[in-house]
Amino acid sequence: MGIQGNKKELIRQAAINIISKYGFYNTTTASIAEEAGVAVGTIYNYFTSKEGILEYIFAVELEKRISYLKKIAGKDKSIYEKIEFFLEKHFTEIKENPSLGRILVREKDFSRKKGNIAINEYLNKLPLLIEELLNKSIEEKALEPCNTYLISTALFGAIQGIVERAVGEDDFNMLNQASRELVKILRKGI
Amino acid sequence: MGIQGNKKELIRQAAINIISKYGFYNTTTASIAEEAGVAVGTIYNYFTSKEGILEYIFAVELEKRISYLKKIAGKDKSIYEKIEFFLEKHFTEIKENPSLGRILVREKDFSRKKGNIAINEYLNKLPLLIEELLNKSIEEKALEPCNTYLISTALFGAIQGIVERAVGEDDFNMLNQASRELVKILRKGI
Amino acid sequence: MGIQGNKKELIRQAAINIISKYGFYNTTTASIAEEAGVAVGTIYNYFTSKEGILEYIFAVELEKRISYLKKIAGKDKSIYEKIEFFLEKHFTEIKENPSLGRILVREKDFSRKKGNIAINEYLNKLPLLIEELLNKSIEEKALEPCNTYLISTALFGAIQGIVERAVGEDDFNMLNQASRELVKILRKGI
Amino acid sequence: MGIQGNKKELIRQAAINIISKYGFYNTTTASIAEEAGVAVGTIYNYFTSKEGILEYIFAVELEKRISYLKKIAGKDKSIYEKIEFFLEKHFTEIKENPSLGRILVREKDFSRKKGNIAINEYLNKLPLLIEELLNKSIEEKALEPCNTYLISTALFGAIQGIVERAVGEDDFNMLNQASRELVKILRKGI
DNA sequence: GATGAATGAGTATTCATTCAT
DNA sequence: AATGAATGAATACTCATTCAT
Repeated sequence: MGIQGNKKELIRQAAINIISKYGFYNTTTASIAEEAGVAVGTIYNYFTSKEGILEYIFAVELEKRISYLKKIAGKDKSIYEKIEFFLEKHFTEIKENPSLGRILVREKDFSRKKGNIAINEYLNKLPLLIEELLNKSIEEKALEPCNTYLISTALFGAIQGIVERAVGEDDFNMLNQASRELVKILRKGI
Repeated sequence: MGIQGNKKELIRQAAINIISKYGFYNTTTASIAEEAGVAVGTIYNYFTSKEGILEYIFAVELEKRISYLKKIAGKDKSIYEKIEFFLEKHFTEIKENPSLGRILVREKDFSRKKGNIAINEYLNKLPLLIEELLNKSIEEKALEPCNTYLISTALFGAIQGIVERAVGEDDFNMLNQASRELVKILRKGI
Repeated sequence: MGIQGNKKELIRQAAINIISKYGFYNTTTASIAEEAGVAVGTIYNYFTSKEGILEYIFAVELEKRISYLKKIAGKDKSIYEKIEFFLEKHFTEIKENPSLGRILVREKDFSRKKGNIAINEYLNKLPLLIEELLNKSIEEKALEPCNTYLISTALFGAIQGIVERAVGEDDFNMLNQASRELVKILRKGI
Repeated sequence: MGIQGNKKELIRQAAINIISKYGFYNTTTASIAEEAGVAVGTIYNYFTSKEGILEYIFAVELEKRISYLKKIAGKDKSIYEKIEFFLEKHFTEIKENPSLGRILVREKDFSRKKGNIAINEYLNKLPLLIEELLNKSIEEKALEPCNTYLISTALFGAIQGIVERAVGEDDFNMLNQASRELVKILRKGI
C-alpha cells in the first residue's frame, strides 16, 4: 500500500506538470504516462478516467485549505488576522508550486461538464468556509453584521483573480504582499 | 441579406446560446449552425474558425465595457461612484443576458491555447482600465496613494467571482446589490 | 460570341496559371475566378464543372498536336524527320509555356475518376497517331516492320518523361536537344 | 501479433488494393482499414498519415528496384543485357501485381504537394541509377559516349509509359515482350 | 450574362479507454 | 499490478456547385 500510494502520487505530480503546461484539454493520458514513467494502462489502475486525475488534484488541495481553515478557526485572533493567515498559506503554496496555481485557476471551468464533484467542492466549499468564518465573527460581536455571502464570494474571486494574473504574467512577486494588501482593504477600504 | 451583418449577428447569438449551455469544447459547429438556422458552411463565411466565434463574442463585450468606462471617466463623480456605475452596468448586462455572463466567466480559460487575442484583451484590458481610473483619482488627490495594480486585479477578480457564483447557482439576485456592496467595501472595508 | 469566346479563354488561361502552380486538387474554383477576375458563378456559365476546365485545357492541346501531325503526315519527309518535327513542335510549345507542360504531365492522372474523356483522348490518341504514322511508313516500305504499338507507347512515354523531368527540375534546357537526341536513338539506338 | 510487422504489412497490402482501385484521393482511411480488417485508429499506430502509407508503398518498391540494379551492376554482362534484366524484373513484378503497377504510374503526381520524399526518391533515384549504369559502361568503353542524362530520362519515361498503357487497358500482355523490344531499340533503333 | 452568399456532403485524424498478455 | 496495441466514436473545416438577384 505504501508502494501503491507512491504510484498514485507519482501520476498526480506528473499530471500537474503536464496539465499546467498544456492545459487539461491538450493533455493526453499518454503524455501523463510518459512523464510519470508508467504505461497508460497503469493510470487506469489508480484513476477511473483522465478527468479523475484532475479531480484528485483539486481534492488534495481542498483538503489542505480546509485543514488551514480549521486550524485558524480555533485560534484567538481577529477575523482579519485569521483571513490574512489563510491567504498567506494559500499564496505561499502557489509561489512554491506555480504549476499547481496554474491548474487551480485555469482548469476549474472543466467542472461544468458532468458532476465534477471535487472541483465544484473546491469552488463552492472554500467560499463557504470563509463565509462561516465571517459569520462566526459576527456572532461573537467581533465583526459588524454584513452580507457575508457576497463578501466571501468576492474575496474568493479576488484571490483567484490575483493568482490568475500572477500565473498569466508568470510573475509571482505580487503574491508576496497580496495577503496584507487584501486584508488592508477588508479593514478599511482603499 | 437586407441588413448588413445580420447573419454574423445571428450566428453570434446562436453561439452564445449554445456555448453557454454546453461549454465551448462541447459545442459543435453543427449545433451552432442549427441554432442559427444556417448551414455549417455559412459560419465559415463570417468566421475563420469555431474559436473565432468565441473571440468575437468577447470582443463585442469588451467594446461595451470600454465605452462605459470612457463615458464615466469624464464625469464629475467620485471614484467610488464611478466604479459603482461601471459595476452596475456590467451586472445589469449579465442579469439581462445570463448566457453571456456564463461565457464571460467560464470560457476565458480557453484563451491560453494560442494567441486568442480578443479574450486576452478582455481579461487584461479591463483590469488595466480600472487601474487607470484609480491612478487618475490619486493624481487628482481624490484618493490616497495605494497599490492600484493589486487592487484593480482583486476588484476584477471579485467581479468575476460574483458572476461565476451567480452563474453557478443560476441565481442572479445577488447581482442586484453586488455593485453597492462591493463599493461599500472599497470605501471602508467590511 | 467574340466576347464570350474571350471570357472562356480568359478562364482557361487563369486556370493554367493556378493549376500549374498548386496542382488540380489544390486549386479551388474561387482561386481560378480570382485569377481570371470574374465571379465563381461565371465559370459555370462556360464550364460545367471544375473538372471540365481541365478537360478543356487538354482538349485544346490535343487539337494542336493533331494538327501538327496532320500537317506532317502529307509531307515528303522520312519518318524520322516527321517525328523530329512533331517533337520539336511539342517541346517548343512547352518551353514557351512551362505552366502548360506542367499540367500536361502532372494532371493526367486525374483522368481516372470518371470518364474524363478529353484527358484520356490526349493520352490515348497521341500514341495512336504516332502509331499510325509508323504503320504508314511501314506500308510505304520506308520502315522495317516492327512492333509499332509498343514503340509508339514507349516514345510517348519518353516524351512525357522528359517533360516531367524538365518540369520537376524547372530547367527547360534539356528540351532544346531532346527531339534530335530522341530521334537519333530511334534511328540507330544508343 | 506473433510476427513482427505483420500488421504494417497487412495495411500496406490493403492500401495497395484499395488505392489501385479508386485512386489515392478517392481512397478513405476507413476503406483501407476495412480492407485490412483493422480499426481506423490502428492505421495511425503504424503510419503518421494517409499520405505516409503511399510513401511507404513507394519506398518498398524503390528498395526492390535498387537491389536489382545493385545485383546487375557487378555482373559481367553487356549494358544491353543489364538493362534488359532490370526491365524484365520490373515488368514481371507488375504483371504479378498489377495493382502495384497502377499505383506506381498513377499516384506519383501526388508527390508534388509537400516533401513527399519517398515518392520523389522513386522518381528521381531510378533514372539516376540507370544513368550511372550507362556512365559506367561508357567509362569501360563498352558504350559510345552519349547524353546519358537524357537517355536515362527517356528510358524511364518509356518504362512508365508502357506500364501506364498496360494498366490503362488492363492488358498486361504487352509487358511480356516489352523488355526485349525496348532493348532492341536501344541497340539499333527502330 | 454576371454575381457571390449559401449550401452541406464528405473525411483525415485524435485520443480516452479497454483488455489480453 | 503493469503493459501498450487496438479500438472507433466524434468533429472542425473545405469547397464545388447552385440560384436568387
